Amino acid sequence: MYRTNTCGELKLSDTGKKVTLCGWVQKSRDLGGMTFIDLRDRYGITQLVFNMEVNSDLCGKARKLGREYVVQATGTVRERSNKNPKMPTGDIEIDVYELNVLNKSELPPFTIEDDTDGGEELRMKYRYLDLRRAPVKNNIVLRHRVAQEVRKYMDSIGFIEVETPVLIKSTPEGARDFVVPSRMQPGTFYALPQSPQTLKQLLMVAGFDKYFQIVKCFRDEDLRADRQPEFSQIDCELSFVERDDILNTFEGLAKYLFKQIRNVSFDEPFRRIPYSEAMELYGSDKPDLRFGMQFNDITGMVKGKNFVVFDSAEYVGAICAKGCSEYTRKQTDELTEFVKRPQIGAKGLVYIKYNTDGTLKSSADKFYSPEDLKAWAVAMNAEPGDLILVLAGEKKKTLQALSELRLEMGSRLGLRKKDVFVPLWVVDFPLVEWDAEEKRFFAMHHPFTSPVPEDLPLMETEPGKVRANAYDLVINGVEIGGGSIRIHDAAVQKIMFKVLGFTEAEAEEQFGFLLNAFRFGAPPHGGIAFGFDRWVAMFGGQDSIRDFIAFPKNNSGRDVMLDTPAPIQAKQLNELMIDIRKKG
RNA sequence: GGUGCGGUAGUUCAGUUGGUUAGAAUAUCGGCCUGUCACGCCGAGGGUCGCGGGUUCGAGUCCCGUCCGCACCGCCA
Repeated sequence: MYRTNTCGELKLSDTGKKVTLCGWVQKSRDLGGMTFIDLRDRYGITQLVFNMEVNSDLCGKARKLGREYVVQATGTVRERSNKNPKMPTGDIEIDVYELNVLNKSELPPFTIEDDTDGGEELRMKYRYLDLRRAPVKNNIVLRHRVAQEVRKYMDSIGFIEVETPVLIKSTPEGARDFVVPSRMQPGTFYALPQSPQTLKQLLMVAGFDKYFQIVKCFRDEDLRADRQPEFSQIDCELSFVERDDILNTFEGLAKYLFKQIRNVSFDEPFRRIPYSEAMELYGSDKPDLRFGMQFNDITGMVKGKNFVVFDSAEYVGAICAKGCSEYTRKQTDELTEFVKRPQIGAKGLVYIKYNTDGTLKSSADKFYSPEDLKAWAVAMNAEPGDLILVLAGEKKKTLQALSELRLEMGSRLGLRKKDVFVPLWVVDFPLVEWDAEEKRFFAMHHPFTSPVPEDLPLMETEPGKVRANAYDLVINGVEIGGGSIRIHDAAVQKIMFKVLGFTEAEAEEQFGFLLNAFRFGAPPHGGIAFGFDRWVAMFGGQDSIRDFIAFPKNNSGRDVMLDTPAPIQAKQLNELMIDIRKKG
């Protein structure tokens, strides 16, 4: 037997016990006459003590241990004379009488401590060392816990987990596919699923009326802090349900997880707001509702005073930053620079200081009288002491820029607290979006999303105005999940394909397997999928999902530890009948 | 595809207007130290300044190219 206990469990009540521990040498402190070793494993850290007077050979051996050596130590649990209240095992130590080096270690390239000195790139290259650190290790443990709670809850309400294949078929809609060449049919390819969307719909046709799966999905698109090429979803589908059945079911899951993982309760049902309202009031389909600061459309009030910027604008919108009227020139300049960054792209920023003495001062005083400004302020319920920020321009872009400004002000004012969670459902998304470049409609969600029933007649006349029976779960400005009621009616599906510009032959070629299945009694059905990595990262209080994945890819989609993607052998290419073309 | 920031000791970083032998902290190694837990004290070793080219009497520093990393935009049904 290698060990009797872990390095995280021994307490004062264990005093006197003979124990054997295994772990890694975190740190040694050699005081001459005695040496202390911090021994670390998954469960914690326990201090080992060696005394020169008691056993000089053993103590000499302990002195020579290097960082990250793997050792086995046997000794007696003893109460410390100097306790360390900062560590869970700080009341005790092990008086060691036997020490085995199980394996040596080279010097690690960075310190294996909570606050490591290692940069991101180095940590990724030696991820197995990084994972020894408590903060990263705890994230992976948290991920495990969330997965277990999801399975427990879903099972308790009658869902079954079904695995779907990873080698499937490429479809041109949506994200770029990762593809896998076939050896047995040279020149043909599997695709890795962007999501098991069509397969879970086939499971509904098969009669598995409550399905879920924690499943890997793959998208060959550029990465972000919250986006990896392979990621995990909690994928769900139900039969014989309407939208509200699904929203209620998964509100239940969300509340259960928040309670179990963070001990957070939500007394009220989650807010539901239509997409159009989210856009008008927050300029985003995933608004952060931890704070208000809604948009005010003042387009109608500002025209006709010879201020060209406003007169020529399709939309003029304003937000009210509470208590910011004392902002200095430097601060307002910073905000102007912020909105003028290329990523945001506003031309400029107009601000109005509603001073505490009731006077108003704006950066457009040349064109507007104090009465004009007062009228705007009143219209948007501003109060003395507030700062009003105005952006103008083309509507879609201005809403987006104002949304970024709103988030920036929320951050500056400390309104985006990490331990506050405000979930909401965004509903009634547009069914399709016009793509100006390709001059055709694209499904905003996917081609199997059904329209809301009353908009069905609009599909053939004004597809752009049709609302989808789709919904997103948004928490603190993060899209945690989304789904829809699917089309199960062949006639409606046919119209949808027509709107998207698919000929019948194209639809048949790409989705024939699904359309076939729908001829054999498809039940009404719908579902939802949650970004598992994002949700876990949110529970862990971080924005980046990278440290909640054991072995993530870097910004360029590379695994720097495995050093992949990498070339393959000529023999392999030959078997696949693939020739690599020179670049350029 | 684009924008911004970065690449200097094992690591994290500083490096002035282009000017003597490129520094600090930490880690490592050696010595001392019996209650440390960021142990302490003394000492030592450690550099392809990402790579290539250019300007210059002289380049870590300026210019051009290139590679890599991070954040973001596009993209991500």
